[in-house]
Amino acid sequence: MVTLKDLAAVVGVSSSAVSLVLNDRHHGRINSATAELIRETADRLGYVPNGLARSLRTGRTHTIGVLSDGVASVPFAGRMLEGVQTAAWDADYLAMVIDTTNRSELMPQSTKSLLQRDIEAVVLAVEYHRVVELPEVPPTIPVVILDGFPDDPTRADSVVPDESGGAHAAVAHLINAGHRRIAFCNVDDDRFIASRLRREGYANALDENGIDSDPALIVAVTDPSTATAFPAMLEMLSREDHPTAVFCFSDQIAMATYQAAAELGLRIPEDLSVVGFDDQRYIADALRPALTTVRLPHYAMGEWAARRAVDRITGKAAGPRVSELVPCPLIERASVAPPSHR
Amino acid sequence: MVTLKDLAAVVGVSSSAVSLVLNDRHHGRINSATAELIRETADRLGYVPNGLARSLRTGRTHTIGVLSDGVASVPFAGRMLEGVQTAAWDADYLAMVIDTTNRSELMPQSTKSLLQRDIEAVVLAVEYHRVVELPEVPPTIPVVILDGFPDDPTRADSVVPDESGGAHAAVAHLINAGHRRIAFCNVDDDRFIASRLRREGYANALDENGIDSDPALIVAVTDPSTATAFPAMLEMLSREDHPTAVFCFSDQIAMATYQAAAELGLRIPEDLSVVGFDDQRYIADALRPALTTVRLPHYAMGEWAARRAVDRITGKAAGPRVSELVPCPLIERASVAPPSHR
DNA sequence: CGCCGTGAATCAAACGATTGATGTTCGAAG
DNA sequence: CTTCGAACATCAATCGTTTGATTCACGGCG
Repeated sequence: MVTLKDLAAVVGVSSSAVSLVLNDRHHGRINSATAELIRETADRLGYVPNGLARSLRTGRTHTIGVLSDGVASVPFAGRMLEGVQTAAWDADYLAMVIDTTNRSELMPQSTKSLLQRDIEAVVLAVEYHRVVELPEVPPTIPVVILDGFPDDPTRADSVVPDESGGAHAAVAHLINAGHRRIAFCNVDDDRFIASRLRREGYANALDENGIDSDPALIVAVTDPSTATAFPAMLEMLSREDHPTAVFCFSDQIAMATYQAAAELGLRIPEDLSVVGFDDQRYIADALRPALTTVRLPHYAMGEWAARRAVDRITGKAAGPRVSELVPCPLIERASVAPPSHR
Repeated sequence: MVTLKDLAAVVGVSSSAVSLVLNDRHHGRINSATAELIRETADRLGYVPNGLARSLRTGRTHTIGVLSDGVASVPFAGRMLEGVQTAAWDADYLAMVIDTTNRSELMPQSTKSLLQRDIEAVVLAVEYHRVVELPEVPPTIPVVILDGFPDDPTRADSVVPDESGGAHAAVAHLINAGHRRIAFCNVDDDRFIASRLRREGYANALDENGIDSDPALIVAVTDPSTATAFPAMLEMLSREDHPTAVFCFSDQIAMATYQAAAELGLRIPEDLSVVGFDDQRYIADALRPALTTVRLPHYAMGEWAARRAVDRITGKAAGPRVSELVPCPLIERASVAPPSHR
């Protein structure tokens, strides 16, 4: 590896000169002919500055640490990290991610590991919208929570999806299509903040349109998987007065709804309209008919988190911590139609 | 941040002493009482060594760089990175990943960015089994390709799934169940090495069991998505003498097969057995019946790559580059049954 | 008494960059 | 003939560790 000193020796100038030129801070200090020579030689020899040394000196690493707890294991989460990475990159930072899936006990060590590498901020990415404990970092380094809330909101920014708004849009869409009897298949687990919020959105949409909420149309399953939801949906759809539309907590539950409908000979969307939530690639548009659903804006949230982190670093964002709500757009595909006449 | 010097000042010894003690290299050099005092003070003050300075001095960063080209965007790829991360972590290394999804033109820059941070090896993770160009790194730093082949096999280790073996196992499983007319829905794109290899496995299994391969039972679609495969499968299954089983290039194609079967009133597995490939979570076990499929061992490959990288660093692995073949296990679920009597 | 070995601790030189302070030289202004 | 200010370049300290070389005191031994 060729160093600044080597380079200086070759050109026949001091290393200061080289440093100044290569950082473009030489104006009025180094002759522009010399400067040109230095630059030429630098890339002739393939000089790459040693980041360690530079960072040691300047105290800036241009790196933000990403702690991800189980994110890598959930399929769409990659999008979140992608968002973080590209936004960081565009701001001339590098995102360094450590994933502690299935080993949350390593979180403190991972944090230390990042700290040792002198990251300038940390983004804590969570696998689903919930409240999280803040990582142990010195108060000087900014923290932003991605897809979750900090237990102490005064110490970190955070970004979460607008679950309630998304649910509202979904249900309003069904109502606009003419539906009145709209079921909601929710998940019954208070770890999911989303569970409460989406229910809120559902209720509000009905309310605003003067539709009475019918408790019989709300079912809650223990987890958002297809297998768990199937029997529940089968039961609901086999009732005499089954709903004409169902709004599902997740795309996986929507898939279960498709299966139950098929089992009962109900056609989608003619006999039953379905809206999901998540917009999971490889499910939402693989189903037949393709699923109308609400997108969880993972990529956008990732971007926000990274941008926020660097804005805190640079001081461009100051003041009290905030919690950002990112909209969840409705993605219209083919699973919604007006209700058929009974 | 408290430094070594601060710490030394507090204890009243030289920084050398502190360094020696904290690195446990002080035996016979520093009094054990002093040593104890140093250790106590260190964690009383919450001393964390500065990794930059240390690395600068020692020349070791204990970091391996991971370049991932579009990996974050494919759903199961997280597993691959997870494997890399945990294996690296267990070997006391940290994996630093940069993803260049949709921006492969940034690859050289990303590489440089890693190099600047003094990574000790690079793992290049690829989104699907193919031949890749090696990243531009000095010959002293080891490279391993994850889920792909290097264009120059003398310069990098690599690890790929045993596609052919997996396909063989799938088809043999169907044959054992009693099937003779087994279709294969492949993908027709030579970018996919897997396409050729899985076909090989399919052919071999038939061959070994004395079954003549029937060209009419092989169909190739342009991409491995559900929507693309659906019409093809519909066509094949609506033929008079349709196959009793189908082996699919991907779980998504298997999903299309389910849809086509449903359309035609064929029950799975009674009327038609199906085996997929990939073992995509949220598809394979969400389908009804759950899909028997071949698992792409992403996690295991990731682990291998990381272990190999650190073995090259430490010199534990020497000699010529190798290409590792990781087995693809058959995951039996519920989509295979003996053929019904015609 | 001088020599030597050893335990305990420190010195000081790196590692590779950045940067404020400091020199030169030269020509022009006073 | 000073004095001054550009223009060009270098000096040397510094960031926080690590580590081979060195110092020093002390006790034992011949």
